Amino acid sequence: MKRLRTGDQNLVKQINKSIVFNTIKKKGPLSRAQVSKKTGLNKATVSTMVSELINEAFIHEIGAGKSSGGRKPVMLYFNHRAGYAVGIDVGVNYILGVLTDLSGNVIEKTASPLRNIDIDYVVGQIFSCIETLVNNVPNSPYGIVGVGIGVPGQVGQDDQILFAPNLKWRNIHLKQMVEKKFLIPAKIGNEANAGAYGEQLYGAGKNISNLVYVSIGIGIGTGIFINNRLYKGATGISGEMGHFTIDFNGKKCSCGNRGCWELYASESALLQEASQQKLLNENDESNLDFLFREAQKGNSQVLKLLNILGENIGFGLINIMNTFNPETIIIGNRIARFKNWIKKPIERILEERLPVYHQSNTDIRFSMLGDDSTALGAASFAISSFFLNRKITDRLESIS
Amino acid sequence: MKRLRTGDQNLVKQINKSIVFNTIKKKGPLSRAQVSKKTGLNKATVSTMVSELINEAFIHEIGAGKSSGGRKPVMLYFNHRAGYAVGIDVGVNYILGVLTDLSGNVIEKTASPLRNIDIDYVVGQIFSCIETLVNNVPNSPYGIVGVGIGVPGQVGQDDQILFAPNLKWRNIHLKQMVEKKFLIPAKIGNEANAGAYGEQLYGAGKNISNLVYVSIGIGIGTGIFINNRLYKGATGISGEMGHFTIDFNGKKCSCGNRGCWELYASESALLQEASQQKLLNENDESNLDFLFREAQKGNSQVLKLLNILGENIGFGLINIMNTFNPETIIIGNRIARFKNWIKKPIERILEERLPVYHQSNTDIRFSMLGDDSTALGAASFAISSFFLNRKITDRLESIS
DNA sequence: TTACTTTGTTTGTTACTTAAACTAATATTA
DNA sequence: TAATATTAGTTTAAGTAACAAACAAAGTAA
Repeated sequence: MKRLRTGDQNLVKQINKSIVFNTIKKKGPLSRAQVSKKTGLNKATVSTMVSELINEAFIHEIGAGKSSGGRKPVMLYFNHRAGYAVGIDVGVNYILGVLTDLSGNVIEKTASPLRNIDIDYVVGQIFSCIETLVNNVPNSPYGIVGVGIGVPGQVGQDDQILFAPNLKWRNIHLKQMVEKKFLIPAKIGNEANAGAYGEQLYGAGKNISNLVYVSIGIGIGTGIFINNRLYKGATGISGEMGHFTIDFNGKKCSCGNRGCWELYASESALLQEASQQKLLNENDESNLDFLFREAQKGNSQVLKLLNILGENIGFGLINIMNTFNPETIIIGNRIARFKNWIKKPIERILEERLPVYHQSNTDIRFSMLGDDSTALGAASFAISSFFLNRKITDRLESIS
Repeated sequence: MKRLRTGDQNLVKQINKSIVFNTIKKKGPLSRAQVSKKTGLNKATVSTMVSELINEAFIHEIGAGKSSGGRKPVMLYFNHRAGYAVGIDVGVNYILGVLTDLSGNVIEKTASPLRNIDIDYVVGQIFSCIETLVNNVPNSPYGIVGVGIGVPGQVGQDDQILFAPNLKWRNIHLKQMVEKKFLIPAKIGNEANAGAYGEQLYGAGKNISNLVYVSIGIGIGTGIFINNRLYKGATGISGEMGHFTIDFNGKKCSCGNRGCWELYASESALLQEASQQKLLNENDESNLDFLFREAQKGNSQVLKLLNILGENIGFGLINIMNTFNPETIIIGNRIARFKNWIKKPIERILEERLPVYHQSNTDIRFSMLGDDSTALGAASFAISSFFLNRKITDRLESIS
């Protein structure tokens, strides 16, 4: 049973230290006096916490600020080079790896194709990707604080990969493999959850408490932020909204259900339809690029397909809005490239079919981090976990 | 801007007092020593908190317990008669009111039909319902701690009724009306949210952190519990899962969308189909009772209808499971009476269409509180709010 | 009767925030 | 230029609450 956290002096200090740290991290540079005013904490308390944080290398004094009629303030700022993190996006036919500082700035990036989905081969590629990045890390107090990996599949609460349909993996303990090899803490997460995390921290969903990130690639995955927290469901496998039924008498899906949304609104759906209309060469890996170029040229047959795709995406978004009433929905992954052609039909469907759309204030946005959102999110899993272990987390809920 | 809660001694005390109180409330009767062991708090701390709680009349000493080889323990128990709450379920053609103690035990109950849905008339009926119940409250330290009201519509974050389609109400400030008239704190909530609250506290969802309550009546509403907290969405109108598209080319719904789940799986859907098959007398208010009796008699035409209804409910439940991966789904409101005939088809659809690993972990249950769940949940809104104001809430999240 | 247990209270210590007094360093004004 | 006001940050003393340890109270076991 989970040990209950009781209140004591230590907890108070943890809370206040976290408040000071995250205030400077998010709103810095700030002086001690400004932090005191912003947080409501006493100046003395702020001073104590700041000096500890400086000792721990998380905060830097970056010099004097402007006086406003008295002594000059000493400005404080988050030392985002106190450590670095590795984030890996494992796709079905590629691996994308990033090395970031603690603010999520990309320092180094590697991409390599995957020739097959054999577990040993892919793990080998992941290892060499991590190795490359780790070897390039600048000198810093904490070094590599962790590795985060986003995979296209269901990840259980113990970070075990339960099932990754497109990779044909089941029950893979990738976390342990990485930790054993590199002796660095590892985090494994679902690709869409990682993308949601990335967008919420650094991208189109910055500081939005309730959002749904819809990752449209070969299939459709979703990442759900509720009250500033990623919702993972009872056993860690929520957000399989690509498999919700939008036509209960529709086509059969490989998941066993019928009329799943992703059969109508994914990259696969687009390519399949294009193929049936003899628009594509079989077995060409760059089919999506081809459609993109054709769309840019104004190929009316392709534009028609994209229009239908947009409408089909819209049907699912209505369901998401009715279910979650989120502040923002972010559309990400490869399909986001087609923004210019799918945005209008999506909005048209919402206006036609969701009368409260205008009142609901829900914002439909497209990914800001593009192809990096999963890798960045994965890296930030590792960063968050590092701060959580150092007890200066942002997750201490405000208690009213 | 929301004022940030910083850590101080007072917060520590609040946390620990809440822990002591809620431990006794949920697991009592317990001695001071047992509470100390269960919570990890020092014996001295527990003693201090208990004596304050006794002074405030929330805890009682109920006598000596059994010795286990030493001094006899003094057993402590929640004084659930320290105050009372009123809960009201406003239906489309009825009002149900309950008077409960602080543990949700029903002390008094009133039900009356609604002859029309005119706002003034209904508010008048609500007032006289409250008055009846308030006049019957036993003597107690705190008296009536609050009134909770569940309504079939969307309720905003300030407790304003935004839209109740079946009552044809818009922007009603019922909370203020009640508070002005009775000088008692009032809480307004969506009917399905209240039902979810009731079942999670006292019924089929007791102590389950992640659950979805599906209220199937004239329409379908849902209440979502995530991490022991009711999820209300960004503007308070989440959980409109009745308007989830399960057939995007299907029948038009009054909401503007097409193929909404509630067009196939609600009481209305059942009655409409029965009516088309000439099974019912027009304009008979007790049509649902009639179908229930016919089902009991084994009328095969009715059983066929219920079979289809169950399947249609199943389609929507698949969506809920894919979206939320909850521990439990609870089916409530009037349709729950037909449990014996719809349970099998629901389960059959889930088995057919949902991969095994999902299904094995989510429990499909039926309401345990029956017709009272909304009224009881509404009452507990008021009770929770009372405890929140007294700072002995259960909502202080465990911080890892 | 004696030894041992268990319950619950009292006492002194510790760790934390805070207000207030203080030092430091600047701008304003006469 | 010197006096005054203002702002930044530190030090000091006071207060609060949890805790460990010692204690008192009330039982069982032998």
